[in-house]
Amino acid sequence: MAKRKTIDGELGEERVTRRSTRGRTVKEEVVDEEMIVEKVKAKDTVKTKGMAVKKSPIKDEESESKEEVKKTETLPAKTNGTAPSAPGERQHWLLKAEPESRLEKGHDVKFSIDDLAAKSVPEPWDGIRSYAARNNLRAMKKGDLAFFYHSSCKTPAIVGVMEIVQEHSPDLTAQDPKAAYYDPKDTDPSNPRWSVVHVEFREKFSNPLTLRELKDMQGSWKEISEMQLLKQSRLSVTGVTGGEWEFLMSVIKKREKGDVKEEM
DNA sequence: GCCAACGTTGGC
DNA sequence: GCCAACGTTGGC
Repeated sequence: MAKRKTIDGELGEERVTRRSTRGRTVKEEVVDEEMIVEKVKAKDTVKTKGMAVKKSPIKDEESESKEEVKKTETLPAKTNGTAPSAPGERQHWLLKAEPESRLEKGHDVKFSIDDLAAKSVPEPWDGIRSYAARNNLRAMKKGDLAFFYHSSCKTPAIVGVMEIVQEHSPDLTAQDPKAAYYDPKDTDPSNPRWSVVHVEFREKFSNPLTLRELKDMQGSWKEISEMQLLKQSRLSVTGVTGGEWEFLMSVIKKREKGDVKEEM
């Protein structure tokens, strides 16, 4: 995911960006893992951005380290679906990004499914600044699948699928004062507060499943009556249970086929 | 630890 | 632009 519009810009480097909660992404340099590792260790800068759920400035660090760690920090966001936990099984998620341009500290955080599809290297999903969302990022395993959801736009909808190709690593964009989602509280080098996971595009649906449709189906289909997305509308990174994933994919595929909309 | 005020997200 | 949901802050 990533990024925004950078698509044209620099190519050589590739920058990546990501998204975040609400928005989406920003760009940054592309980094590969090695770079990431290095950055993580050494420096601090990344410049990119991310947004995401931002949260607020949290309390101070100490608190963060302590209490926060306890409570918020550790639990995967609520209940929902996080993923199946059976060993070896893939977990499923839903990540939101904003497909329409919006400036955050001077950076356009736009990041759509098409932006992700255009990437040639794993995209860091950065900018997440909500503990519940970040905890979900940290619970992701390589190989997990996630719905790409367009938010804060004309037609909020699940528009495609991506795969988690690299588990969490520090989101150093939080430490870059110029980044869209800079977090002044994230100052302890030994304990980066925010995380990213790297994702790769897998598919774009010809017929997106809109939020409106999801809500309409929610009442009559028990399979999705408890979806975290629908119960915690502000969370930008939510869990999707195996049953929810299977149900939604079947609905999506069915409509793709003949484009029959089954309105459930 | 409770809770009111306040800020943000995100759909509409 | 409005507003509901929800998280954080900070007084007590």
